[in-house]
Amino acid sequence: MPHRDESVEIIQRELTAFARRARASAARMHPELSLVSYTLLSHLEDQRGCRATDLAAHYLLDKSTVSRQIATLERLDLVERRVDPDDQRVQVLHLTAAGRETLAQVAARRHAAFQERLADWNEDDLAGFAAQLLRYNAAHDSSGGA
Amino acid sequence: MPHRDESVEIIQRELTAFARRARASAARMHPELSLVSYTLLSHLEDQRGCRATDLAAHYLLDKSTVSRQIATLERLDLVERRVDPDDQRVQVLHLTAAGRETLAQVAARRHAAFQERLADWNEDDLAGFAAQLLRYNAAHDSSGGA
DNA sequence: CCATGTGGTTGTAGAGTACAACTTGAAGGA
DNA sequence: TCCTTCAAGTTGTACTCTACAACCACATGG
Repeated sequence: MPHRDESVEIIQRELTAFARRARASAARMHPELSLVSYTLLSHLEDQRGCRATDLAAHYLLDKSTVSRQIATLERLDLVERRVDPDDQRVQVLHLTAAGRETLAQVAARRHAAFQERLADWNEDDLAGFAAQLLRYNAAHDSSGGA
Repeated sequence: MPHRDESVEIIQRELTAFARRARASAARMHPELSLVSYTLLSHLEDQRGCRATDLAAHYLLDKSTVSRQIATLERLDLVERRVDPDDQRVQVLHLTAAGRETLAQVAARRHAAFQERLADWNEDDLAGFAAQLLRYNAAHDSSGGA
């Protein structure tokens, strides 16, 4: 059984290796929806709509970046804006029907890709891995960082 | 205990969440060395020198991208090129002393950050997590993809 | 000695991102 | 009421990362 330091070293290296490839692989697999666009659309679906500022805060992005991303998604008819009647400054963002559909297609392909890569894992291993990732990311959400 | 599909869904979502933040966080933590530069330097250290083509193949990058990255690292005096006497086309890349030092500093800070985020994990959990990440990435290395 | 292949660089273009300056609307106090 | 201050979002600008294509230099095998 390896020592703490070795394990931390491996976790660091392997998570980094994954991160390094994720963007490029996502671009190759789904040229029509970048990793960022995909995550923004997912967030909109999960939250059933939210503000650009919320997206920026959640994903540690500059508001100008989000503004341009949303503009692109709107041009593609995947997202629509609805001005908040209670605060004219606010635009609540929602998926369009086309946005929901595109997201579902890409999500399905991504899911299939992960299924394939995890095909030879048994149910317990999968559950354990999922739990550890949740735990790791939960710490991040509260403290920020790597 | 969750079902296969749920676990795969969670793994997909959490790994994506990590990837989404990795680059930005790395840039914030180590403005002097981007995630890509860091991984290239690490590889050079592990391999005790290699060719630009090898880096491109390993990291799924275009050779022009690697060429420019290396040019930058050379300008910063972190990397040096040595023409292979057996093949004048080949430049074997090596870390300089400064490169080794910079890499060590950034690696130490990254390691400390990971240590902190994993501080409340016990040794067995760490070892388990490390093993699962290794297994996951090993599948990737052979099949490519996400 | 030429044809073909490999290692690497350069030109060009596009995505993603940040920072700063600005516009518009909201909220609160003198 | 009016003015100040703050929050949401957009736009101008610049820089990095990246890919693709065209190219150069060297190597290798007929």
